This record gives sequence, C-alpha cells and structure tokens, in this order.
Amino acid sequence: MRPTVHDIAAAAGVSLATVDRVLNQRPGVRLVTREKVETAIREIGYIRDVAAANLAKGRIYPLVFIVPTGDNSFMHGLRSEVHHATIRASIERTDIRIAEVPPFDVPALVAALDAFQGQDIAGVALVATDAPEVRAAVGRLVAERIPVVTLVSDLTDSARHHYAGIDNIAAGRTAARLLGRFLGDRKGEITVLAGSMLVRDHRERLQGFSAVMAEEFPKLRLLPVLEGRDDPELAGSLVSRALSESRDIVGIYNLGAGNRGLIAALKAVRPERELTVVVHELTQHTRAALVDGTIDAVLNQDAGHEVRSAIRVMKATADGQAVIADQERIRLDIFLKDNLP
Amino acid sequence: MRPTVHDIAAAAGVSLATVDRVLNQRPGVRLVTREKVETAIREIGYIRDVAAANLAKGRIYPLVFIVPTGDNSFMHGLRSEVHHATIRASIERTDIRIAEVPPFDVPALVAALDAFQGQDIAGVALVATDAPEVRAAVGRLVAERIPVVTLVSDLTDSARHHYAGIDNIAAGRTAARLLGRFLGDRKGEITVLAGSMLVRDHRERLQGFSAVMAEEFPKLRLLPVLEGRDDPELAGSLVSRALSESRDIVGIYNLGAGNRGLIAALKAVRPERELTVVVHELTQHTRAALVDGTIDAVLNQDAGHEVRSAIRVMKATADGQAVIADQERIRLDIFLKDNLP
DNA sequence: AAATTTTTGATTTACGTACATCAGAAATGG
DNA sequence: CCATTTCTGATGTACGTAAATCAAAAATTT
Repeated sequence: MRPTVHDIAAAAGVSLATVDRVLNQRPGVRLVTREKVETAIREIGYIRDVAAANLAKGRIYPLVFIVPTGDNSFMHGLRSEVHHATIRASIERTDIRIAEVPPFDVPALVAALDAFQGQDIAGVALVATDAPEVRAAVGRLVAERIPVVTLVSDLTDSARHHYAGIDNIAAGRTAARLLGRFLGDRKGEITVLAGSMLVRDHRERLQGFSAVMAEEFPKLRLLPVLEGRDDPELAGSLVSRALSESRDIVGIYNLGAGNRGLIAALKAVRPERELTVVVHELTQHTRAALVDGTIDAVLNQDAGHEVRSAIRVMKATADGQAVIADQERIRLDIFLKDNLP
Repeated sequence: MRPTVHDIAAAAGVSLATVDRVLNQRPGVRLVTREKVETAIREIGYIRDVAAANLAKGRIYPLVFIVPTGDNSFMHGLRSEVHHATIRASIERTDIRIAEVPPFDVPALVAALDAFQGQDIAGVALVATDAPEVRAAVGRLVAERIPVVTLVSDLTDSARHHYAGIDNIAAGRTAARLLGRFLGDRKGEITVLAGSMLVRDHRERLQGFSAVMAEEFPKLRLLPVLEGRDDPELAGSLVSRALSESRDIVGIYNLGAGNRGLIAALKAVRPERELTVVVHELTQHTRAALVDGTIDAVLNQDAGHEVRSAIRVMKATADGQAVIADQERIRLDIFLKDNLP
C-alpha cells in the first residue's frame, strides 16, 4: 500500500496537522521540525494523491484561450478543439473561456490579453502574433503570476511559461526534404505560399525550408514568398497568378492556411502542369486532395493534442508543479495518401 | 458546480442509498424507481466523479504484460516502457507484472497466457504471435471476463477486446510510397527484410508494401522476402548476401527489427552502392543511420504510447466503461533526418 | 520567573463516492 | 387482512487530503 500523510506523521513523530503545514507550506513550523518531516517524506517515498487532494480542495481552474477568428479550416478546427475541452471542463475541474480576435491584429490581441489583468484566472493560452506589444502584454500577465502558454505559434523572447506547438523549423526542413526527394532529378522553381511573416511559425517554417533547399537541393530555385494571409480566396489567386507567370514551377509548399484556394488553383491547371505539392494542416480539403493526388504530402499538427497539452501545462504551472517536457512535446505528423487516419 | 449523487437523489425524490443502488447496479430497486433515477441522472447531466469513486473503492488493477525476450532495440524499448509504467503504478492504482516469453514461440506464449486463468487479474496485454493456439488461449481468458489487449501485433479473428498498435497495412503502404517516390525514375530490385511471417504485423506490412509497389511503381521489382527473425546478426548476413548476389538492388525495406545488422551491412557496401532505405522503429541505431544518410526514412510506433494506451483500455474494460476509440488510435510516425525528436 | 510569542497537537468537517447495516415502508402472496 | 417478501430510507464509515479551530506545549523575550 502506498504511504499516506498518516504514515509520514508516524514516521516523523509529529502530528497530522504539522505534516499538513509542511506539505502545503503553511507557516508555523520550526525549521528543525520541517526538516524532520521532509526527511520522513523522502525516506518512506510519499507521493501526494493528487486525486484526493483535488477532491478535498474543490479547486477549479478558470482558463482562457485566445484564438484568431478567420474561416480557414485549421483555426476552425482549433476553436472546435477548445470547445470540446469546455465540454470536458467539469470533469477536469476547469472553466474554459474562449476569446476570439482578428488574425494578425496586434492591437486586438494586446487588448484581449490586457482584459485579463487582475482577473482571477489560472492561465491564458494564446495563438501569438509575434510583436513587441504582444510580448509586453504577456509580460504583464506573467508579472501577475498568471501562467501563459503560447499555442501553435510562439512569441520570441517572451516570458511565456510554455509553447504548445510543433518545432516549425523542423517542419520546414521536413517539407523541403520531402519536396526535394519527391522531385528527384527534376529541376525548376519552387513557390512558397505563407500566411503572414508576422507570425513566428510561418517565419520559422520558411527558414527551415529555405535552409534545406539551399543546402541539399541546389537544382531547385525558390521564388519570392507569396503572402496569402491564410485566406483561401487570396491564396488561390496568388498561386494562379504565379503559375501563369512561370512555366518552370515544379513544386509548391504552402506553409500557412488557405489550402482550399490553393487546391482550387491546382485543379484548374491539372493535368497539364505536373506539380509536387506539400502543405500544412490536415483538413477535409487537404485530405481529399491527398487522396485524389492533387497534393503529395500533408504536414500536420494535432490541434486536439495542443489544446489538451496547453491545459495540462497551465494547470501544472498554476499549481507550481513541474511539467514533463517529453510528454508535452507536440509531434509533427506526416501524412501521405496511405496513412491517413 | 457539477451535480453530485445528492442532486440526483433530490431530483428523483429518492434517498442516496437508492441512487447508489442504481448507479452501481446493485439489486433491490423496483423497475419504476430505477427508471425514475435514471431519468434524473440524464436530465441533470450527472457524471460520476471517477477520482472520488476510485478513492472510495480503493481499487487497484492487477495487470499483466506478456512481451517477447530478444535483444533487438524495439523490444528492449517496449520492455522499458512497461517498466516505466510499473514505476507510475502506485499513482495510477495499477499493479503491473511483466512476463517474458521467447519470440515467435507459440507454445511458450500459450503457457504464459494459461498461467493467468483463474487468477485475480484485471487485464492481460500481449504481443501476439498469430496462431490458432494463441487465439484459443486468448479466448479462454476472455471467457473468464478478463480483458485482453494485443500490443504491437494483432491476433486474427480473436476475441481480444482491443488492439494497441499501428495500422500495419497503412505502414507498409506508406513505406512503399516513400521508397517509390524517393527512387523517382530509377528502376531495379527491392529487397524486403522481415522478422517472421508468423506475426501479423509483419505480414500486414508486407501486404501493404507489395500492394502499393505493384499498383504504383511497376518499375521496381520485389525480391523474395528475407526472414531475419528480428535478429541483428542474421538480418545483417542475409542482407549482405542479397546485395552481393544482385547488383540491381536499389532499395531496401526492413519491416521488422534487427536494424543494427542491416545498418552494418549497408555501411560495408557504401558508398559504392547507392541504396534508398526505409526501416521501422526509431532506435539509437536507426537514428544515427538516419542522420548520417545510411537510412532515408524511419517509420515508428511510439512504444510508450502503446503501453499507456493498453493500460487505459484494460482499466476501462475492467470497469465496463467504453473506450474513446479516437483517443486510443496509435499513430504511425514518419521520421526523416529533419524531424527527429 | 513571568509574560509573551511561536510552534505543535488534537480534533473536526469537508470533498464525492462506495458500501454496509438495519429499520421501516410498500408491494405481493395467500 | 395478515404474513411474507421485496423495496426503500436513514445513517454511518471509509478512502486520502485540505483546511480550520482551539488548546497545550515549547521557545523566546522581558
């Protein structure tokens, strides 16, 4: 049987109340007594029964998710995952609120963050737009001892406690290698479509992609990046224009959202143009395009995992507990048409 | 605040004891009363607090993992993950025992399974060798209402409650596409190395691999499968021999274990022979080979996830609770040198 | 050594559920 | 309508921890 607080009390020769004071760092225990208890805890290998503790505390965690609006499938899926979490909220002792802000809108994001200053909040998760103002707003929350977690896209040099998302440099590198290897001996131009260079995830993907392309696939030349603002319409028209302007394009990498528009543009030039295409985010559109051969590979981050991980981290941070870094690592999923879930 | 048993009692106009009888399907409740309570449960949306329930029950789950011996890294890793689970055992209210059996040894596996007949066991997880005798032994356990979960490799047409592992047909198909696309316009022979056709995971990987190769890459010809019994030494010598016998081999797929031997054989013929290589299981050896370019892609199943999933499923099954299929789906990881964890 | 402050002990209630007991009520049989 | 069986209520204890209260003991100050 695993040891309980009673066993510590007995082992340390003190009362239950004193053990409680030590365990919950309450005042009124002499240093020598505290050390006696801590030794006993270590020696008999006591581990707090978190379930029982939470039951006794009756604690609930008010959490906030700040996510961008926008009608691309990924953000839609992310919002839906957060929503799912609110449904499980009562059983996880959380109380989750969702705040929506326009995408790539720094003042709006700052306003949303500042709204939670001084509030009774156990944690804030946000999809960060990488700007100094946002960094400062996050700093203000952290200064108030509110746990802050960035979701999907990180915030450079900020005080945020944790980042729940994939390694975007690695993602970009992987995309480059897939595209380069799939193209084999072919030479030509590669078009990269991004949402905005204002967000760090997109910048990092491009960085990783460019690095591997330059190092390992010199026969492929990168065209200037197209910024589609994660908007399907805009993305589609940008790609259509690029394809009509150059006949040498052999590959496309979409590191942002807006795949719906991209896919439509691709279908418009098929089958005359032979293109190898790698995109991010598995949605109903990219899935169908993967199956029908319009797209060759999809890189994906599991929004559900990211949301659940963010919640775990915020709760742990609020309780001053350590997070198991390995368990919270978000993996990059690679989907070909054969391993779709 | 989420509703409790007290709220049900009040809502249904019955006593706490009656609610308890209904919730835990104890006898002594008239049909009409039972229905009254069940309606109240549904209407106020009561969800049992599992933490509190487990606390009250003081229940522990005695679980058994039957894993193959053998000194390949994957099984080593699997055993180590089970061992890790035994360390977390006390906090998860489990009591995990590990039984080791020789690999591909049907009688030994059957004996191990039968040893748990009539024992007080909350669940058995096994790496299945796909044979009728094993199927029968699993049937006997299931008949005793002991939850049985297959791990890594499944058991055809058996009564096992759940399979905690990847979709091996999809894995084989994915390997074929990666190999085929990486080879581009090259033509030649492909060597497939397996552990044993006695285990279903290997058979399925081969099946998926062969299908995609035949459908989509007719320029690549499959050589007869080499059976390396997941033994590094044997695998290495088989591959060395194959490579010396044919100069037309352009690709290798190792769908089993024993990568250490394969890698040694590959290094022996490098850089004269240009080979594209896809293997299974990320280990220290395959990781190094991926980084130095000896291997082009590694397909992986996360043994830790599999073990943890198996535990969750056995506990849920023992309690007669439903498992969330989506959450227990084990993903196929694809690693290139750029996205190593 | 007395007065004061600090530390410790003993005890109780609570969290939400499980489980057992016993008495009393309701339904059923004859 | 009474006897019997079946159902229901009331109540208490337990799980391991948190948190509060009050009294008693020990340490510290004067």
